[in-house]
Amino acid sequence: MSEHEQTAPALDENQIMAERRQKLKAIREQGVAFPNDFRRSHMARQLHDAHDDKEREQLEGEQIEVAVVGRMMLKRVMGKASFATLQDGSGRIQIFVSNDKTGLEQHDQFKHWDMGDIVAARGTLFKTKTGELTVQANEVRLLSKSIRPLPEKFHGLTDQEQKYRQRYLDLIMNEQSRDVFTKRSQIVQGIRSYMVDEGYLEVETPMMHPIPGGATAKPFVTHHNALDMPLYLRIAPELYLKRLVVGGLERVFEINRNFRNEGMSTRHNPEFTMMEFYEAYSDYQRMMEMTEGVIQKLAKDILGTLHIQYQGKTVDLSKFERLTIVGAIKKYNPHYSDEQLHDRAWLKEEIARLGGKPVLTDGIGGLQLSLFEECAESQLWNPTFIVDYPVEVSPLARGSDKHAGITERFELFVVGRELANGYSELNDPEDQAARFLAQVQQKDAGDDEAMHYDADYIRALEFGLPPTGGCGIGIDRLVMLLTDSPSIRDVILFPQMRAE
RNA sequence: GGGUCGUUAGCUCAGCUGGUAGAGCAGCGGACUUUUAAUCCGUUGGUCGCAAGUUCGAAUCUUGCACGACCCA
Repeated sequence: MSEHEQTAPALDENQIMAERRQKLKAIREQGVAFPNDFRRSHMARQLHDAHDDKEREQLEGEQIEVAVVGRMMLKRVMGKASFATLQDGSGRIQIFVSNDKTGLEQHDQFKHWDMGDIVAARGTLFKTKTGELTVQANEVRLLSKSIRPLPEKFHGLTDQEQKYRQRYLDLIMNEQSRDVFTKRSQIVQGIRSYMVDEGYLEVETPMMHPIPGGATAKPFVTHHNALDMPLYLRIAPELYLKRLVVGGLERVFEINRNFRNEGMSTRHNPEFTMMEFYEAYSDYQRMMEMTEGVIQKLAKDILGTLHIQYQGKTVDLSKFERLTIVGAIKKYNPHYSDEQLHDRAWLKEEIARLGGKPVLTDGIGGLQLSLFEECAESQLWNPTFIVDYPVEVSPLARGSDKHAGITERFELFVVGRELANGYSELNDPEDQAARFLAQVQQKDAGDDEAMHYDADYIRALEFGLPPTGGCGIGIDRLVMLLTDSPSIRDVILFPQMRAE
């Protein structure tokens, strides 16, 4: 506990809770209220998989003894016998409790147990008249008394805020929610195995940075007492991962949290998960191939198809289109002429007309990018790599050998959202130093998202960074895409919320 | 930051042109030995988000605030 002692929470007791506390008190007086000596023999899913297709008579002949546990989600008491539905980590199984088998006393106790209680049952499998696999209990036990009532059994938990704030309730009540987070785990596992198969090494770099870097974003600041210095929660791991490539770890990746002190929306959470990966002796073309490859592998392995559904529309992951910024603008806005798209004054006017942010950079490429964001980005539904990013918004990317002012950089867009960002890395230490200085000038001019000058990173580059390709993939947004979730909060177990 | 909608019992929701609070589920008591959101009878439970205003009287009308959802920036 901190030195600021937490005040006792306001008592939000109600009649139901008072009654349940009374029941718990009675249980305590009878013995161990929260026993931990019951061991299950099977999960619900195992039993269904093994016995659902058996006939009643067959099951009766086999006399299969099982021990099951779970949270009581439904209860139907009929005098001398009762049914209840237990939910465990794999699914649900029905139990049948009767005076005949458990005796009058246990059944009477059972009748007073509540929805949400954690219950154990030991008995024989049978099938009811309607063919539902059920455990006929010889013994039932209460393992954990639930004090707070669960949401209403039919409608469940529908309040979005409560789903986010009390995720455990969402997980108890909503199978779809359990499914999303199961898939999230599978996605992360799938990415790991893909990267390892490609010869990448998983690493962990600092979450607390003395100089925030690797992206243009506002950081969270904290303070280290012993060192008496400010530290920044990282906005990106990029500069550390490239230090590792300097060190000879030629293929590295990291899946971890980034923190950005910015607004929140259905696409932004202050902390979010990114995978970044770097490969020496490769370039942005290879990074696009890797990005395409890993996303396709995940869709095939986890969803079984490359034609997935997102918010009622199909997304075709079988081919990833490639367009330049200008090419994308013209594809969705054929009425713009080449002259207009290379006219600074016209571009500024058009961006303002479309309601874009005031443009900070004055370069033609930066203006084109702003126009792209206003008039094309949201229309990129099927996966599209946008290439040819201007150097002034890409301070860490290698310049193109062919076109001045353009970098070897791409961003991937799917369902109108940015999903990945990669480039051939800038490995010229003098060029990088100059770019940092330009960023510092922008920062001095009032752009608080501009980068700092990172002298240690320049020192690392001066030892020689091999030609390298690098890429970051937003894991939360990828999970949104693959689980058909409309909000980033639906794929983060505990999304950031205003204090209650 | 702007707009729209919302906040009523533990949960899901009604509540009209202002007249002092309702249902279903959950709970409690009773009936019921194959139920499936079990059913049937009875019953407890409310600072109507918070504050101010209008009014004889506000869940209802007005204003402000808080929180949330969605859309926009």
